[in-house]
Amino acid sequence: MTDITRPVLPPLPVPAPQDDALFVDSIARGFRVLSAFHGAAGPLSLGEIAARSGLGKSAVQRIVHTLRQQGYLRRDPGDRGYLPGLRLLDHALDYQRLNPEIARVLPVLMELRAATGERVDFSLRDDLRLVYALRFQSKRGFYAASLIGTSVPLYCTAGGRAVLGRLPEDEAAAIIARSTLIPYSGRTLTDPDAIMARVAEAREAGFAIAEEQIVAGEIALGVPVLDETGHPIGAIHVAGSLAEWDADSFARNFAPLAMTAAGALNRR
Amino acid sequence: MTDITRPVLPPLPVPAPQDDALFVDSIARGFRVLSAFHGAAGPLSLGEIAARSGLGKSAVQRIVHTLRQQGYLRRDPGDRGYLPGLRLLDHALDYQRLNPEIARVLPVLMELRAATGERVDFSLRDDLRLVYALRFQSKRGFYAASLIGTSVPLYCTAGGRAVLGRLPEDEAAAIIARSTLIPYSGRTLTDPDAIMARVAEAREAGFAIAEEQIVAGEIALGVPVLDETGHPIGAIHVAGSLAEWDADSFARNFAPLAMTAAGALNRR
DNA sequence: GCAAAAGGTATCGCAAAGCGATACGGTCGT
DNA sequence: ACGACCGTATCGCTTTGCGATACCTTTTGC
Repeated sequence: MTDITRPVLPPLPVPAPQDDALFVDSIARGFRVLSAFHGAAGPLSLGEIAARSGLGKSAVQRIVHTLRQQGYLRRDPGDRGYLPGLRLLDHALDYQRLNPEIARVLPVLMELRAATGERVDFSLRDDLRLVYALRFQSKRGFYAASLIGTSVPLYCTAGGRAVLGRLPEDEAAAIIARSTLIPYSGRTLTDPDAIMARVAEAREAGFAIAEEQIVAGEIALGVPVLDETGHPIGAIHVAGSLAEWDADSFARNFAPLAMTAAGALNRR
Repeated sequence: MTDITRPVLPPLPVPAPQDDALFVDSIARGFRVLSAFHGAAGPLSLGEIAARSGLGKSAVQRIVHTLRQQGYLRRDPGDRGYLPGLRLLDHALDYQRLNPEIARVLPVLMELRAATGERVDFSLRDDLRLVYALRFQSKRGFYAASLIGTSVPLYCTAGGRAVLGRLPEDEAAAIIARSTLIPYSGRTLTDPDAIMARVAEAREAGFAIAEEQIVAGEIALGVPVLDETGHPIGAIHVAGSLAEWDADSFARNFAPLAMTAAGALNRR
């Protein structure tokens, strides 16, 4: 049995909120400190935070002090270093509550969950990646992968390819070119042309299928979600297990449902 | 049908991350701006943010600028004011990933979910409130109330009373005294003595039951989760509908399961 | 349709706020 | 027992970010 307490995802090199170090607001520094935890595997000490954030030790010291007394950072119970604090969840909640896209998608996604019986989720595009904003587990949701905020690259996910398919071809190619193409699983496509071929398929079909592009044994179907102007803002996923489905039957069963769901969102 | 896109919870006056305005770090100011959204019902303009955060317009202007280019804030698509940004989810994920308590509770909670078939969740204590850190919907999870980061008061929730029961009596009384006792539903207890009586019951039984203390039609069972020293750090909830259960049968069915689950966590 | 109000953006100089450097005590690991 | 590292504290210098102010655009009210 695998350790479900740790994210099942491979060591996704978290697409770091890179700051164009141009603007050196002190507020940005605060978030630099918090962002130091993005790649982290455990608690970080002051020194580690300083190293990861590129800030001086004194600066980190003061910033950590503030963040701690505000509840955005806390000491590890075992007294080894620091950890992100509970208050961060308050802001995540505000994001979900107030986001109009999420409000629009939520009911549709719940219906889709009921209709498919599989795991469904909604993710929003952020440059080269998709960030999961809403997730509904299936009954047999083994995964700790129901965590909000997880992000995956556009180039090797069903939703990502669905999104790319709704962008001008040169733009899609540019995105793939800017992405670091990592073979997460043995079957991950890393050849730009091969990826673009899949994107083209997705554009025509209106949905994309990805088989174990990131996690072994997983199959996912993605459809794009558009804004009023027709630009893709994110994607809806239906995810299942290859132990139960093959690509054809998965698509036959769920593509119509998923596309109907997305369609309800996209017109208007 | 109710509008499930809006939180089903009553207008919970969000226990605001109050800052003792002593430390006036500029980093704290950044979070003051983000915290302005806690009570908000929609997008906020610069002026509104300034008013809610108690900062000057110029300060807000600059801070918003920074937050926006970092992705922690964005403009409303309809071009009305500002909204929390996607990057906030990255930090929420770090919190969940790295938190040792959550890692400890997760597998147990998933088992409990399977065993009960009802909605289960784990919440952590933050002063006067419990913040939901993990949630697993039931099949008939109508609610958008599966959102992480939602918080509820200690005094009127099953988990809260379970937590209070593991604190010294004077401490529990002090917490209730400091809480603003609001009758969210018609049946919410607001008399301190009555609440303390429930807390005492919870202490003896090892679990607490709360019937529609916040949301009408909901019944919840809470058991405390302790750290190594025996102090309560949070609670596990099992939540169901009064349409299907009465308090007695709910307790008979789920108290043993929930207490076993918590027990597995609490020893050691 | 016009006046008034509010929203967003920009500039600029002064004061305060935060960083760098440095030093100290405690704890871990070898 | 020693050295490395971690967290804490102090203290000037300088940088940074705030307040005041002004301008333009959009919305509100009549």
